[in-house]
Amino acid sequence: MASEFQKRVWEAVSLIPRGKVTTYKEIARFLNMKAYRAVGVALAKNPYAPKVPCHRVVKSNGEIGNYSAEGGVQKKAELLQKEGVEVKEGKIAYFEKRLYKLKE
DNA sequence: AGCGTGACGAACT
DNA sequence: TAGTTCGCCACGC
Repeated sequence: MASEFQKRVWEAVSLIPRGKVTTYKEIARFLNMKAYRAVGVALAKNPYAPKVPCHRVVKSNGEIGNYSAEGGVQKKAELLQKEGVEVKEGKIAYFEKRLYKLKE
């Protein structure tokens, strides 16, 4: 059974529109926490891999980060590009432009 | 109750 | 500018 914290993380991720991305820190901030590390762990244990657009969650420096679902980071980059997000060398092109700011 | 881990972040060198 | 170190919170053992 997933904890409430995990659920909230997945819910926040589900709010990310197609063609946009967000960061682990933004999610943590959205939840009013600084547990960006825990957010990563939450997604890592995410049983709803294809159900939640976890591939839209990237690092604050613009790098894609990681992906535990099938295909790993390679698949993640592919999915992002398919949604219109340019991925160059494992990093998001025009990262700030693609960044989706979560709002309370 | 304590220790180590992890899809991270910011500071420091 | 790039590489390294420390800090961070939730979770499992």
